[in-house]
Amino acid sequence: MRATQAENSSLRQSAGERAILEAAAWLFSEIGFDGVSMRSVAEAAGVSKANIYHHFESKEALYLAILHASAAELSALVENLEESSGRFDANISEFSSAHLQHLMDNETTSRLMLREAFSGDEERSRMLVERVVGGTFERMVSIFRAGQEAGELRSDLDPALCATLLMGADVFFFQARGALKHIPQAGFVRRPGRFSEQMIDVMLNGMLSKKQRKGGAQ
Amino acid sequence: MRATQAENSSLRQSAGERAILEAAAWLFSEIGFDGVSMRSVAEAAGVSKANIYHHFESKEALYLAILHASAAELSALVENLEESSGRFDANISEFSSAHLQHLMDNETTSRLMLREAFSGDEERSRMLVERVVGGTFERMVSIFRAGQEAGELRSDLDPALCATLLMGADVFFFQARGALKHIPQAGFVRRPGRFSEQMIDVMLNGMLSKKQRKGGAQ
DNA sequence: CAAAACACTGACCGTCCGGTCGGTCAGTTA
DNA sequence: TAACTGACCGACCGGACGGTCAGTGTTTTG
Repeated sequence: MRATQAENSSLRQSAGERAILEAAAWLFSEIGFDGVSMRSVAEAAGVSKANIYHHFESKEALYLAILHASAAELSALVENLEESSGRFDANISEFSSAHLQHLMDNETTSRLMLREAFSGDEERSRMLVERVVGGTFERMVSIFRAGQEAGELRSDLDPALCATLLMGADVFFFQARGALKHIPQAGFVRRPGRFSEQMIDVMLNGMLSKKQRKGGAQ
Repeated sequence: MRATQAENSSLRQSAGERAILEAAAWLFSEIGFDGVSMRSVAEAAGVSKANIYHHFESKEALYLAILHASAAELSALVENLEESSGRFDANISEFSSAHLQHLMDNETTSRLMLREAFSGDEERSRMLVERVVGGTFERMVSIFRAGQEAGELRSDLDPALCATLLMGADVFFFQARGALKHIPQAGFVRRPGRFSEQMIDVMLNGMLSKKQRKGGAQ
């Protein structure tokens, strides 16, 4: 009588459950955990409130189910970004632009994860980092470290710091673009590709060791 | 009988009102608008709930009062950062490290403003940007533009994009440091000064025109 | 020194919240 | 056909929410 299994994401789920998950994911990412009521989820999903409790034990459980699904989705998408065989700077460049593209293409998921990582409590952010972001970050760092050993990356820089700068720039652009578009001079917000291009140019130009620099114009 | 004036921040305010503002600022920055109840504010401030409504028309008005106070505080602090007369790169460097320092020193205010700017609705983020961040950002951009005209900044870069990168790196570090400290390799989170230093090094190294570069080690 | 103005409170209101309960109904299984 | 199961619903619960109000002291002021 009570919902027991749940979160068996791959197992068949009823149309109602799918509708609930979809509606809730959107609402949570848009308004946040506190701001979303189970009534609003039910209404948006076109089901009764009681039906949600048939599928999920609590509001918390529903949120967690969505979080786990999002995390799995995210890390699956990131899986494809490594194992590039090109030059160091080309790898970095490719990763970074794909990373931003991914953020933009999966707005709901990304927003949810960022909300959780930045404003959640200690335990949740730790779990999130260890389960999802951590792997990506470590791969990124090892790419940087390899580049450093090959003499392409400046030896005086912290590889983890470099990775943070690169991924952070994407993340900041993603979450700040709504606010930035109210600033007249910041016309670049409407062209993420152009931002990504110039950002990577600046970063690589600043990070690569002297002999490796292609050096932007001028 | 009804609260009317309010938000006359400089005029004398009762001990109760001050306690309310202080408690509410902390709670809002920590838990967010939805998560904070007027009862919790009253309890934290050591006053009755009704007393809050004596000083502020509504929860919304209380939030706005804190937001305005924070905004004023922020822009006052930023006011001192401009008008430097040194070299272009020294100005940028000084501004950026002071900016991060300011974020860290005013955690409550900063968190509140970021929350508002990033996850608030259209209208609020616009108001915030126009009233507070906009000015700082424009000053930053004009510094960059001047540097560009003087031939110190690469001419192929968008000045506003450069400003975004620099300020964004600080902001990202500020809000991500809680999550980053769960990543073993990211030991730099515990030394903001070191982060700031290397970040500015990379940025300037990537942004300055060739002849201007001092070039980090190696 | 009275009166107006202000700071403040406890009790209360209607509403919405997360969650529960008894029950219906369509679809399997035996 | 009878027993059972899972999807689903309307009505309801206690409690917390934002907000109100009549009233009590305290301070300022004409």
